[in-house]
Amino acid sequence: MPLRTAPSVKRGKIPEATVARLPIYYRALTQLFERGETRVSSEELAELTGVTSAKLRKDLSHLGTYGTRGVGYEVEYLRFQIAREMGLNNDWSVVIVGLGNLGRALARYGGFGSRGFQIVGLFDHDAKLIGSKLRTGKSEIEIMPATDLARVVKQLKARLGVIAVPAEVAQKVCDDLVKAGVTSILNFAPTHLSTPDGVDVRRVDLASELQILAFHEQKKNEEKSA
Amino acid sequence: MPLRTAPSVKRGKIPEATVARLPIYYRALTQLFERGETRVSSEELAELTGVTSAKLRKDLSHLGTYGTRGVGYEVEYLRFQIAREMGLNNDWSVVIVGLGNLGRALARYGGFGSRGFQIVGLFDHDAKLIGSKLRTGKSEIEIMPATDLARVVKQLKARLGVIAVPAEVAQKVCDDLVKAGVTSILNFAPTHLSTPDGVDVRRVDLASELQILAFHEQKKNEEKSA
DNA sequence: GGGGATTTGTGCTTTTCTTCACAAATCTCT
DNA sequence: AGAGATTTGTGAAGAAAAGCACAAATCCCC
Repeated sequence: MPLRTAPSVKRGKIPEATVARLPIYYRALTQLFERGETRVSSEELAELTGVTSAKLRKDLSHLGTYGTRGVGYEVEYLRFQIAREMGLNNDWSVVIVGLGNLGRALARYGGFGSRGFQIVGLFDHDAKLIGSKLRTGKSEIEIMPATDLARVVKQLKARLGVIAVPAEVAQKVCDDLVKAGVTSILNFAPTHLSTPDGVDVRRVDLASELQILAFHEQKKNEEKSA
Repeated sequence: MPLRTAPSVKRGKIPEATVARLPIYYRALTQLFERGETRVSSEELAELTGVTSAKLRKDLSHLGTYGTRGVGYEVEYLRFQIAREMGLNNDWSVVIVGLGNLGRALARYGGFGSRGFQIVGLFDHDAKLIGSKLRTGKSEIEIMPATDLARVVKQLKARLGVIAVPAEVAQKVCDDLVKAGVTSILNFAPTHLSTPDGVDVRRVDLASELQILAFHEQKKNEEKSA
């Protein structure tokens, strides 16, 4: 019976590129766990997530030394450590503003949070939508008027907001969210949001993604005809 | 009357980081253009898009020298050059596979293509959806059975595919798309897709984005209590 | 218990991206 | 036409990320 040496938890700053990959590793580990796997090597996990094994190992080394040389990583243990590092053991309250096509899809997208994230508020300013209910994961939530946003968000103490409104009103909504105490924003509106220090914004831009693909696609064609 | 010296078109490889920002500049320029602005400085455009002016200038310098020292950039001209560089003057046919909540939202999201992108095919394997029509931008398209995917995509010569199916079947759909001739894929399924060389995949992962925000949110709290 | 096979963790190198800071080009005003 | 004010374009420096390659740790089998 080998004595497991206490794994050292690194306390340095984790590189942003690594942070962006942790959710991917987490998901793959979850899958392995559900499949009953108990161990995985960096090579296998890398294959599964589409990175190189060296990069994977370096990423994980920023969290601590959770592997065993000559053996690999324990799936459940590593998964837990990543979850802890990412704050997935906490419960996060999320509000969504804007319930057009995209907003509704997001609200209903059960796997949104996998776990840890709970949608606690839905806002729109369209009178036709206000009052209607949406099933989000377990519970049903009523769409509230955008004018109640400040009050309700403050009361619910939500810190995460999702913006799914047209670009023209996104900055206004953003300002309202920030004023109400939201400090992390996921922005689906195709526009840049300016926020005070301490507020993070991540943008998901569907049209941009397609345009980037088109750019590379064009390059492929040029090569071919060259 | 100043003689405009013929602007040099650079023909080096454009850094990936720059490519990812071009759509953002493009959108801001479009906005300026519609607002009637004819000129913009790197400082203004940077402010509008949330980058630094030096980065913006260096990005643009990879395309060619389209600005005028002491003056700035001509909005319409620069916008056109970016569009050309990104292949937005071409017409791109796009197919969407999977018309659940998210897929439908994407199909209906008019601004998906701004311009240049046209959705030409919708596929699902759910019998309840097949045959129903969706309004996508200008036209209405009928949802076709996934079994027709290969045949139809080949016929339409679509090179861009959007995957909005559950993770479990995403790889299968991806393989089908590739077999049918698609060489660029936008993947909304929370899983890694492996593809042969020459096929680009970009992943948009809603849950990951939230998790990344949560990570930083947690760090903010740790700081506060430290 | 020792030799050979694995597989991690990491120092070092290379590449990519960002930031700085300033010369070169242009405009305006007199 | 020249002086002063802008603003671009870009070398050079700095920072971040990726890739390499191997020593260190562990396991397995005889």
